Amino acid sequence: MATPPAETRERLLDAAELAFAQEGIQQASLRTITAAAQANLAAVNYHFGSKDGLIREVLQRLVGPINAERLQRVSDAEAKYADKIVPLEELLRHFLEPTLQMFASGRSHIPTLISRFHHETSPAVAETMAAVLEPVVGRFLQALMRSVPSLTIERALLRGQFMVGALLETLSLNPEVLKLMQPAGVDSLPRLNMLDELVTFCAAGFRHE
Amino acid sequence: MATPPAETRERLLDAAELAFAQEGIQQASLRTITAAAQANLAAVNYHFGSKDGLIREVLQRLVGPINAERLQRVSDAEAKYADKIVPLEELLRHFLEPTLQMFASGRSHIPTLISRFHHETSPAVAETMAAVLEPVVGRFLQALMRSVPSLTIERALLRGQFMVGALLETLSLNPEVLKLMQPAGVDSLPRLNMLDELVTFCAAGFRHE
DNA sequence: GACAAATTCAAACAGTCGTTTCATACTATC
DNA sequence: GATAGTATGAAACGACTGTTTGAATTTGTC
Repeated sequence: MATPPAETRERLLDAAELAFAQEGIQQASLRTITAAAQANLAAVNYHFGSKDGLIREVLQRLVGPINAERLQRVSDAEAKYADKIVPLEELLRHFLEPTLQMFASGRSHIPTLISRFHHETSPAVAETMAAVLEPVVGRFLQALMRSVPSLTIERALLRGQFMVGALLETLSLNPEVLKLMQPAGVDSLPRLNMLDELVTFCAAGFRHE
Repeated sequence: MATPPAETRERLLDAAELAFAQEGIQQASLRTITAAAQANLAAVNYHFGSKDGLIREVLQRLVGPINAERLQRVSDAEAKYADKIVPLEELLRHFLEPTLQMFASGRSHIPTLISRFHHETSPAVAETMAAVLEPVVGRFLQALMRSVPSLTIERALLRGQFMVGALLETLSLNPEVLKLMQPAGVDSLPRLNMLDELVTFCAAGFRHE
């Protein structure tokens, strides 16, 4: 009774999350994962059907809540500003912060894993990723063009890609570089700085011309 | 006599370049590569010692000339402006263009491969990459702080990372997104647009505050 | 406690991987 | 033309991969 059947599933997801981040999604073996989860090798195929099934589940469990929060924040902001426009900086913050919060989540491997998922080209990941991101991209694009009326749709799309690239590069940043950003000693502050830096950099880029 | 011993080496490098881009650096197998190069399976170990040796050689052959051109361009620009400062936009262009030129190189897989090398975390790639990039980063950082005097070293480093991220995201851009950027029909023009877009976006970000 | 469903387990399957071996072919130099 | 050095060839090695099997065990229900 202490361990309902769902527990093995979640131990597997946790172990896979860590192994994917440390070794790479394709490189991490089921034997490594199941050993870390203290589960049997066959458990992955039993619970998720295949390794791809496990990958998809890890991906959705990770980015699902992040994107849900993004959508919620945009809706709240648009409601708050009624029929006035949402300031660009605030809009960007609602897109970037849910991801950057992962730095302070206590699970320090998460930012790396998010970056890995974004750059993974295998069909299992790419298709799931596209499906999960599609509504968020659409929502933010139209909000963006309201916040910066001079923006054409092509430019909004392209600069959105630039912003995502800058964000992902931040997620996979070398810890040494990260150390540069904090007064030393504190460990949760630099992320806020990172968010501000990213917002001002991108906002300036979005507004140009 | 028609085929000196160096030819197999280069066929292997070419085949590896393509396979690494298409399938991933770790995922591409030596059997796939040697078959495409019409060489024997053992040829890789004979010419490069190991798969890691092949990877390192492909990496250096690819990014070596790019970074050499970057350094040359900065030197030329600084000579041209004598003791005056190099305009920020021009400086960024000297950093970005050598990479973006790969879109027009006729080898359409190269941008993807550059992106893969940047995000690869295996020691063989990460160490070689760091060694190759180090002089370029140092050179551009100090030039950057001359072009934008208000910039602190931490900000210059961080915003440099943002720019690299935006560049890499552009390199791995979905062809569908790329199609949005051109009037249709032409195939070499959109890259120039991409360069201009990237330069203005980043220049605005670098200058802010 | 008996029954049925869900879960775990050890073991093996078939396949792929990078690497090595050693024999064969080529290519220069004398 | 024999010889040394370079390159290619077919084949096998051992180690790993994801997946499957079928029996053993645990779990929830009556």
